Amino acid sequence: MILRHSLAMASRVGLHGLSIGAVAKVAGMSKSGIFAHFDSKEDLQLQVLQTAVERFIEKVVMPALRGPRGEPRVRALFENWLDWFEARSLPGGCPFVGAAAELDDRPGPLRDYLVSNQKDALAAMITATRIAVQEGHFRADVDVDQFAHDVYSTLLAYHHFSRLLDDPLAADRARRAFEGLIHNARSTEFRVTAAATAPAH
Amino acid sequence: MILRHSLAMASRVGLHGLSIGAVAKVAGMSKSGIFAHFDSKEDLQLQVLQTAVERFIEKVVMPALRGPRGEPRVRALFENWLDWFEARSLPGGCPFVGAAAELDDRPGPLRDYLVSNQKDALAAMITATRIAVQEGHFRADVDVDQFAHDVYSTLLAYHHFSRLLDDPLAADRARRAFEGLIHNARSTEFRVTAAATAPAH
DNA sequence: ACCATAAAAGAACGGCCGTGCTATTTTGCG
DNA sequence: CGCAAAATAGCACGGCCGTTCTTTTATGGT
Repeated sequence: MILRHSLAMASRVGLHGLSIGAVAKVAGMSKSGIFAHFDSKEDLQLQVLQTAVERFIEKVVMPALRGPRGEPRVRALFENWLDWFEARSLPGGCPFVGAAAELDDRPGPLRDYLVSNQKDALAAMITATRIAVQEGHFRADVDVDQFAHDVYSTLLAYHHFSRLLDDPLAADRARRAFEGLIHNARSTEFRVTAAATAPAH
Repeated sequence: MILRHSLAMASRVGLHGLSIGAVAKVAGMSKSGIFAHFDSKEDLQLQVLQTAVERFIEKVVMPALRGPRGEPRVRALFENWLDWFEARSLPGGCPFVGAAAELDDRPGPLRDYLVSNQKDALAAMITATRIAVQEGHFRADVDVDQFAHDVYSTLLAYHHFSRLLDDPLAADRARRAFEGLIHNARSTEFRVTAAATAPAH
């Protein structure tokens, strides 16, 4: 329960904006009652990050792995990720995006954990992409690392355009960019015919 | 001088992490000496943002506008923007990226100013893209808004991969993604021949 | 019902925060 | 120089911070 409240708060004010007193208030407990469950504030922050990772795996990765392999799984990862950004339990946006900006120049266990988690998430996208190549959904010469990079880039942009700029077209833009990437990765005959007719989507 | 130090600090610890005492320390002044120049901390934060905008225009936008129109200007904007992310005066990364994560759910003048600045920056990219279409460098049916969105997305990803993940390939990845976008936007004959031979870049 | 154990609360600490206030120092103009 | 004005410093205030300590309350097994 404490971690649930803390995660929601961290999503709004960031990991460094988390304060034990504020967590105590929303949890309906005393400051000491909260603190007794953690060795330090950094420990609380780390457990909050771990909680976020568990939820990300549960909401984004696992459902995609339960679906069909190949391009559908790549699509599922993308769509689940978009939904993740909108989760009502994360009113302040993706905690990883927030933490990335806070931690990218502060070495320590928090940053180390976040980096390893981000690499795992990217690895999941890369693996799904590689499978799509093996299944023949994507061309054999697709650079799977680059593809995952480009998809991730689109996700980051969606978070930015949707949350900061309140752009109502953010989802459309993200999906159009994604469809463009999928299009370029598809097998050659698809690519040429599409190139001769209309832009992606 | 105060704003110079404050901007460098904000780049590291964020706008909310800025503290007048810490600024005073690095500026070699007293807390009151600093505070006397600002109405409030929020005023300081706003002036820091304004300073960052001035610098961004000076380092990224103006040099690109002084160069040739069309695709070269789009390229210049992109490259200058990449360089901006590495500026030694911004040791903690782009202040706008950091501020975006902090402010995306905190209404107020700070957020308003950041949003308007981000829209201006995007508008600059859109305008440069539109000119590239007019000059015949890009196809006439290129969606300039989408193109600018995709370029911005690549820039955000570069910031993320380079600063958080320390990926030595971040610059390569960003440029490959950018070249892919340019490639897709080029006139039709280029597009088809390239599609028949090899992937972008 | 008892009691060991765990959970929560309460109070206190030094520290830094933003912000006013009053003094002191520095600056630039005549 | 002399002097007004601006810049900086010093100090104090209430407030929240993370953390430690002690005390109270709740829990669960026999």
